[in-house]
Amino acid sequence: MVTGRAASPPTQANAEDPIVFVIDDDASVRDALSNLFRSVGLRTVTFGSAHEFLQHKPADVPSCLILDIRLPRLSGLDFQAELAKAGIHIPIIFMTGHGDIPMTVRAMKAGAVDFLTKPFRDQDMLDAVTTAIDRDRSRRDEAKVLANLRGAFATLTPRERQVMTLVTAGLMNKQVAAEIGVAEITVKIHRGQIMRKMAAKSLPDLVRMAEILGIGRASGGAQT
Amino acid sequence: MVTGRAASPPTQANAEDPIVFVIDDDASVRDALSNLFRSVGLRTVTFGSAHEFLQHKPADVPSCLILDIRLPRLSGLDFQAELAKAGIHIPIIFMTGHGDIPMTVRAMKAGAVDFLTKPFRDQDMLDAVTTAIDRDRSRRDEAKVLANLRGAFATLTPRERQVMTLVTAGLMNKQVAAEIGVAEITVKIHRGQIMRKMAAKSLPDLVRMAEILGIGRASGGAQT
DNA sequence: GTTGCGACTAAACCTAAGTATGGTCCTCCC
DNA sequence: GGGAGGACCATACTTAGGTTTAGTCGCAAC
Repeated sequence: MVTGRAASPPTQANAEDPIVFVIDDDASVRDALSNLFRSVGLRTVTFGSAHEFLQHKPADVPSCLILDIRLPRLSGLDFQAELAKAGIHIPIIFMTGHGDIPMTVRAMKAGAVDFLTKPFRDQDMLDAVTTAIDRDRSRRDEAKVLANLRGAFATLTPRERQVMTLVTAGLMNKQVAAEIGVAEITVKIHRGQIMRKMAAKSLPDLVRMAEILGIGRASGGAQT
Repeated sequence: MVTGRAASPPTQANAEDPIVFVIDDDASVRDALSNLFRSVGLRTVTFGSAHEFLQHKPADVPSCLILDIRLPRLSGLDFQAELAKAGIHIPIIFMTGHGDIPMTVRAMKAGAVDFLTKPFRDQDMLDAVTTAIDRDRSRRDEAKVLANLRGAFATLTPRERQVMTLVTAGLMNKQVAAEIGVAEITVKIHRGQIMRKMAAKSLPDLVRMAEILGIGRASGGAQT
């Protein structure tokens, strides 16, 4: 994508490049990881505590978080739960010097990408980061599509939403009309408006949008 | 759900009831788990080795597998990998007396439901089993729907499949006709045949089927 | 009070979808 | 060589989908 990249100085960060965040109270660990990631060209930002991380404005690029289980105030696991509750879904890689199996299980159940015991091989960490970044990239792509669809859906009037639900459920215009008690022509006009507002190029297109938006669940469809 | 259950003798198994499989080389562990599960009304079948389990014909009901990490010949983790490779997707709950974190991570990454360290509380095991059975039930339901759809799709002729792909992608009959080089009327006839064979009640219905079948990926749709 | 908008509708019109009926051509298989 | 089935097409017809134009009604904001 970026041409003439070889000429760029290594410190010049591209706004599209992924970022690795590291939280550890041990400065030597932070530096070691920072060097490791920079050596493979990854932007890295380190923090001494979970609190500092939260102060930092969330980056709008694929990223992941390296977390020590044992953090200054909050445990890494509790911090993971906090982030989830706050709707922050950054992939997490745990490190630990003295973790146990229940901790590991809890972290993995909560969606952690990996759980590395110190000392770990650099390559294991790099592999985990690659997986985590890929996962975040996919998640962000999906979130973006969903946000756009929700934005379009929000421009629909209540009636249009209702019509969209029934139309994508497979009802004919006349059936929709009977269902909501209006004339068929009215449904047609709503329907045209829906297609324009949702920027749907065809009915199948609209149906797929409805699926992504989770519209019309709890009514018969493609089951057997 | 089941009425008049109290009158049934505990040994009378309903063919729809879930089953818990236990593999452990220690007979006392097998008995203890068997008693635990039976005490809550769960059908339980135990095995002394992975080999014995494989001899047993797979049950066609929601089930899960309790596995000791340390098995006679094969390790529990390797057995998990074997099952996955063989396409057997039964949810697994691991038990261990002397496991470590890398084992735990590997098991969880491979989809294990839980990883319990001995001694564990009965309630933890029961909770894990409940989760596992629920997971298997969902998976089986989805697999059943998918199998039915695939079965219907298999009855389509190559031409019909092609038309279905293009129609569910949102092309009009005349566009499909131009695309494959036939008359519009021919497309209409194929289309009618498709609706009958797939038992689709409407175009949105067919579109959802196509989605589940993964048809027509790699062409523009509901993106922004 | 009038402007804007959502919801509704009619009439007229056009295109798309779907269903017979009837038929050709080809290929594979018994 | 006769039958089955897939693919194809024409004619004729019906129903469904969709747009344009034009207009009513009610309500909330300015």
